[in-house]
Amino acid sequence: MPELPEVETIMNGLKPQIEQAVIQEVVVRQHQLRWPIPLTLNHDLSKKKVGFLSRRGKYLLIPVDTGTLIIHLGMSGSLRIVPDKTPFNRHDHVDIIFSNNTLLRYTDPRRFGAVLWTKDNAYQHQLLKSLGVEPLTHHFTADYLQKRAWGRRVAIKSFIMDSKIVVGIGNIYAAEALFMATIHPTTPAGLLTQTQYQKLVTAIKQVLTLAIQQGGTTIKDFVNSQGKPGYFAQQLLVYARAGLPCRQCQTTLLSFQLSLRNTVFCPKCQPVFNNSDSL
DNA sequence: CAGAATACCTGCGGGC
DNA sequence: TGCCCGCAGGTATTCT
Repeated sequence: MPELPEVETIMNGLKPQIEQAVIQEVVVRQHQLRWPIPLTLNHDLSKKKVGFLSRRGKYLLIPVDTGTLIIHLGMSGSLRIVPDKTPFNRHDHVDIIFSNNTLLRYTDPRRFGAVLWTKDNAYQHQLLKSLGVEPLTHHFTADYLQKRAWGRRVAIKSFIMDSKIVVGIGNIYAAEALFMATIHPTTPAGLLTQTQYQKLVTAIKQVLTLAIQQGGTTIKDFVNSQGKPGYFAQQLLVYARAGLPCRQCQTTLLSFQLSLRNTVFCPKCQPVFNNSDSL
């Protein structure tokens, strides 16, 4: 799915289109996503003016004065502005129609995403309240990661993909950041040195920032709010490159399953960290 | 408690 | 050509 840079890209594209716009009607054709879409959505949102969009992790928040629409794109979701009265296809589950004739369409073939409504502070919502720090803020530091990792044997790749620790990092950017920081993906989180955590934090901030600048990563089907792909895929160092030469040292990149996720790394640039007696 | 497995759903590519 | 299998960018929940 869209990871943090992709959600950020979509949000930035939507801002000028729907902020301050008034919702006329919400049409839901398929309620069964990861959680059911509330039946009251049209009633809750009709005639309401959209405020300032924000993002928390991979959740997009669309506020109106009586509550907030919370959208997650799962693995295959997209959110696009399409011409008014565009015919809908099989996986076009939700249309939000604005009084200025803007049509915002939510599409999600795999239906792993979510469209939820809360009248309360969205940040206190069950799905958001336990989320970890935002990686692009000053709260995300080597010191923070190292403290949270103390005594833990979980693989560092799984650790940085854990949204209770830090949000927004999925399989693509986890692999990229670990390569940039020259850290082997299975290194127990509690064993990384302060220096390694410093390199990792720097790499994560760098790769996410770069990906946002490139409009996100399109491997297969990611498109922004205007239906255009992102360009970061061209700069991927390891993700989707198993069997190809490392861009740094030409060694053949390897892949293996880690917690059921495909994991690519360079065996030379990311050597196994061998100090398992310390835990 | 930590860590691993499982569940949700559809589309696609590869192998036969 | 068509069928079956495995895999895909996520994450809450269930299990051991």
